[in-house]
Amino acid sequence: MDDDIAAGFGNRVEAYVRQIPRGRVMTYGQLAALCGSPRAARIVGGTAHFGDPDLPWQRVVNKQGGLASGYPGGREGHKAALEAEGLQVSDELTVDLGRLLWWPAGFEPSQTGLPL
DNA sequence: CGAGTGACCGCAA
DNA sequence: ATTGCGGCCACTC
Repeated sequence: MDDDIAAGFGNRVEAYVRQIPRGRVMTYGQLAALCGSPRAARIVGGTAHFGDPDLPWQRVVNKQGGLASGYPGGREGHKAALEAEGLQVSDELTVDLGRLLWWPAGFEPSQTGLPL
């Protein structure tokens, strides 16, 4: 289910990632905070690697808007995947969070302290 | 069952 | 502004 998330941490992360619309991105810390542990951003990455590969992990980026390093194909592969979704990636392998960052309903960026 | 690692983030010096 | 360290959950050895 989408709202009915009653499982482990990684399972909640997958649920949020699965709800990320195309052309939008979310940060690890954000997903971690939504899951109940703003300091457990590492688990988001770990879950991504051991989670369901069918999920759009390519839409998940770090707080800097930069791409991940362990992505299949490297940052360049991640960049290509984002561009393939219609996302705009800079030459520094970064995306404009203030424009492409997406948030689930009932949540505001102020709670995560984003540089908006 | 115990210890270590991991696609990170936040704070302190 | 930059560098270094701790912390959290899940998975693997």
